[in-house]
Amino acid sequence: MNKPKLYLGDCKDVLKQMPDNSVDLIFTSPPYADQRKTTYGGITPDKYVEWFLPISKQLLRVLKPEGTFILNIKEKVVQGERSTYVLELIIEMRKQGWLWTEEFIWHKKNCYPGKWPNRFRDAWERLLQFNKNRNFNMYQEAVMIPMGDWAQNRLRNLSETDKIRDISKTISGFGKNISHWLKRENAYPTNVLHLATECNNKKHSAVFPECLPEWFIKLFTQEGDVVLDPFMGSGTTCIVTQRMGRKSIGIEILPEYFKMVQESFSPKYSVLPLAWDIERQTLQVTKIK
Amino acid sequence: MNKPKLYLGDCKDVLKQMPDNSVDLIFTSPPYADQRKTTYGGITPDKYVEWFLPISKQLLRVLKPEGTFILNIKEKVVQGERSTYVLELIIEMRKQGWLWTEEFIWHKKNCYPGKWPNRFRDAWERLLQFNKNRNFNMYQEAVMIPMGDWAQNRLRNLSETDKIRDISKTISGFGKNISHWLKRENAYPTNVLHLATECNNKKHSAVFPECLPEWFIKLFTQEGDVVLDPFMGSGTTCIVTQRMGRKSIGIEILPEYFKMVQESFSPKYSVLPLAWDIERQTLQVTKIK
DNA sequence: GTTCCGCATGAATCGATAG
DNA sequence: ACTATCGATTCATGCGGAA
Repeated sequence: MNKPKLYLGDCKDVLKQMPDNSVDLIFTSPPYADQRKTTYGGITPDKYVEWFLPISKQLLRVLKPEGTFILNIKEKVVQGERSTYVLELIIEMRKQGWLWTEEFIWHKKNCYPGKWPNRFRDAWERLLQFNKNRNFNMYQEAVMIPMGDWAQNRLRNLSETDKIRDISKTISGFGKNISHWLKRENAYPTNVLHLATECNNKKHSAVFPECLPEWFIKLFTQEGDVVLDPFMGSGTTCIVTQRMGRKSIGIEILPEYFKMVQESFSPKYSVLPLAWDIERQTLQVTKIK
Repeated sequence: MNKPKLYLGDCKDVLKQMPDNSVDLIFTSPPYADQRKTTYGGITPDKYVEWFLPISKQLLRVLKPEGTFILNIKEKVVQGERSTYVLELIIEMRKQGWLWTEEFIWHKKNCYPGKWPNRFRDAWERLLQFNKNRNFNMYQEAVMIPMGDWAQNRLRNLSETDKIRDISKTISGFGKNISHWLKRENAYPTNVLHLATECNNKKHSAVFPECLPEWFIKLFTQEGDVVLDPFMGSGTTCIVTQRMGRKSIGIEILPEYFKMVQESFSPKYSVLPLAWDIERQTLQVTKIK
């Protein structure tokens, strides 16, 4: 089994050590802009683009021509307004040479609760797709889920869902015929992903669920390809990458996080054998059949 | 019953005839770039911002200080890339004085079918919320939805008689858990809207379903308030507005669309002749002076 | 083994309070 | 005045213990 390459340091510096055109997929969720100036590593919204551009320049260099860069990000509210630094970042990255190919939406089914007089809960994040070339590797069939478990579960619940339709209509005015779109739901994915913030493992709280990098790794890489996460954090991307038989490179600036990820990959902790996952996948395939 | 005010002409010009601070909600879906080429001089993506800014300037003027502007838009793919004109528009509108308060996502559950080698189906559109003021009118209770937990897991087990029985249990001191969820039947929605592209519309295939303007009209206006659609098109916003007891103003540049909307209102509302509108515009110009 | 219930827990946001 | 900190608000989800 491959071992992940883990680097401790500022990714802006570490990336410079990496060769050109060597990475198939970059999947990362950088620290979002923060208002608190005293926080370690906190980047204020007005400095965000300036801070990120040198990094994205290196990412552009190390990415293979057919590779893809997926950037998970969401601007926060500052004084009642959404910050525009993400919009500015997209525009500036294009000037750097990136192609802004697509914007996926991650619909967070269980977003953070709260109530405010002028705002609803924020239930989505951006997954910005950047490429070097118009022709990039994309393995669509890997994520085209056939009508199996998932769809059957939805249909099984249909009658129950239908029962509440009338009540929903009365209360909210949202009462359209739910069965209509449930029946028409097909298995081809769109650019909207519906995931709860936690999917499988509730070991330690990650920024995003494992399903999220898993989906993009399936879509944009094959076995043996190289996946880079320059903001490794708790290592979700690396762990998923390794489990999926891809080669993982992770960079993390905070020693606490770095050591944690390192230990999770050390022999005594790697209780999660690859065979288990393969067996599980096989079982799932059998189920669908 | 109120009559909708329908204007035939370029909204950039027509809007100039309207008084300041007179509209509670602007809800519109302007022609996207590269569409309706013969209209508005054929807007290409690189000219889009330049074209829209004079219009948004007028919209800023006619909107009440506590009003809201909802802009339904989505950038098209041009040569394999998402165009950036929407991003640039947001940034430029802020310079005009607009506050970019929020970005809602319209998740199109039954989006246009198709398959491409390097792209999935586009299943979402932006609903950009702009305001003049940090304090704007918002009637959140009008759009509350049944709580997921309550609707999907609890209610199905209870018939109406069961509910009553359990309530009496509560009163007598037993079923504490029941009273718990009865109090929490409704939840506030998020900034992700799940609507099919067709809801109730029978005849004309509109750009958006009636549910879409309906939701925002409920959220940002009360009965008797004024709703403006400067790009009326087939008139979905106007029709919904009138039905909901709000006052509708619609502007359309294409005579075919204008007449179509006019006719849809004709037996019930006896649409005013164009001459009346022109005369009224003149009067309003005098007023502004 | 199921199913059900209670409970902790979030890439949140606002408004009030304190320095 | 301006900025950092804190409490209140809120709800989908997963986990653990109980029936």
